[in-house]
Amino acid sequence: MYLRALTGLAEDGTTTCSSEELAASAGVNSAKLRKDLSYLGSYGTRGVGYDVEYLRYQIAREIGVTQDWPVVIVGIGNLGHALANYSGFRSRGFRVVALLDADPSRKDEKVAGLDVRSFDDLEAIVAEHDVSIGVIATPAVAAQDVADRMVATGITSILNFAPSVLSVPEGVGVRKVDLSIELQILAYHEQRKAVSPGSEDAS
Amino acid sequence: MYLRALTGLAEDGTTTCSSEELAASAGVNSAKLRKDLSYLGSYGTRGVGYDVEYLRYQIAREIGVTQDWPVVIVGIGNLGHALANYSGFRSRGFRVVALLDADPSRKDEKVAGLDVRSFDDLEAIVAEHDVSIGVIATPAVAAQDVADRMVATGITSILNFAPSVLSVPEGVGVRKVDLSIELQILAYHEQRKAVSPGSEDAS
DNA sequence: GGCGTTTTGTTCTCCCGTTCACAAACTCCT
DNA sequence: AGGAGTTTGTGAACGGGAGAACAAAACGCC
Repeated sequence: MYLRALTGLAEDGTTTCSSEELAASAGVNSAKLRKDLSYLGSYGTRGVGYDVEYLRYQIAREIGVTQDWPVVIVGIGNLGHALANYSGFRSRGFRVVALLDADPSRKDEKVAGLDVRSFDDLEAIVAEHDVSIGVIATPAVAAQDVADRMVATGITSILNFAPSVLSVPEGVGVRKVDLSIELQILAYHEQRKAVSPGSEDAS
Repeated sequence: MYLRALTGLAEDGTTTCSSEELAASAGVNSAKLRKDLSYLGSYGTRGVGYDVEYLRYQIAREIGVTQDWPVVIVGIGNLGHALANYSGFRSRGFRVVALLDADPSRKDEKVAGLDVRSFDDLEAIVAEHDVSIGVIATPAVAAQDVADRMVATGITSILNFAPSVLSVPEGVGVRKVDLSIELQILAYHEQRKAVSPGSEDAS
């Protein structure tokens, strides 16, 4: 998030910023920001602030977005389709190298300039492009099978959009994004606001 | 998540479950699950466990998914398109009542059985359907403007997919989903695994 | 009815992230 | 050169979530 805020500041022509400004851009407390940055090193100057470009590079280097990460997406339904076309991935160092779907009827489709290929091609694609990150955008019932297969081919990081809990071996990273859970959380607070107005919570 | 796990258990024909089983289904620790459920009340029976259907109803009632929530989606790009078609919303008590886009050239399109309408229709639609939840799927630069306009029309909960920090008045709930941040987090751990193997972290 | 077994509800403790507060360090102005 | 004003980096306090552990309660068996 800091990296993104810094990029925004750089585009506005800002060359230097204080922790207060950067924290406001990123939507966090300035003390937290300073402490977070202190884990990377002392890249600021007391009395002055941070050099936007310098700090931007240091964070980018630390989190590893200086290199290009090949990614495979499995499950080309509505969501997979959107992810394949999502320009934010490309611009942040991720390259979608293949789209896979178990449904053979989708094999003729071409999405975002890529052919939709059979899920059976996973091994070959991972080997060819040295893929370590996989995205699961399948229905919930298929997610665990896909994850198992991914792990078997050597993928060690999984981004799961399916609403199911994945079990993977130690050493494999999983992050889950659950779209309807997010809406449910909002609806919950909405309901509470309606029941007892005045005790709202900004989170 | 517990609600989803319970629904899964109910579909499998399970009528009763222990905190251990339910926790495994939801992917959490059983002590945490029991503590979470205790905030809602004492819906379990010691020595027996929880009645799946009864607990499912209690949670659903508490979080407010027993009612139907009308939702508007603004920004019908790839992501908005996918969200409009996403079946998970409908099945969890959310009804997409309108799709809005500022680009007039999209007005002819029909997505997921709904016409894409002008962003200017926001006020009328919110008033007509009593909408309190809005979804922002626009580019980052437009997100704040859309949020301001939403708040002005009376929307009090926003789900933001744009990679930007929204500032909203007190009392308005915002949740943010940032797809590329998730990938970046995975890539970061991936990079660390490559640098110092053996100190991997399961989170 | 009483005892052993099972499982919940809850307390206690630990740990980690967040925030406050302040010393150190740097700049600018006189 | 020196002091006033800023701003970073960090030690200390705070708060809250998560797990371990245990008492209370329900069931079943004898």
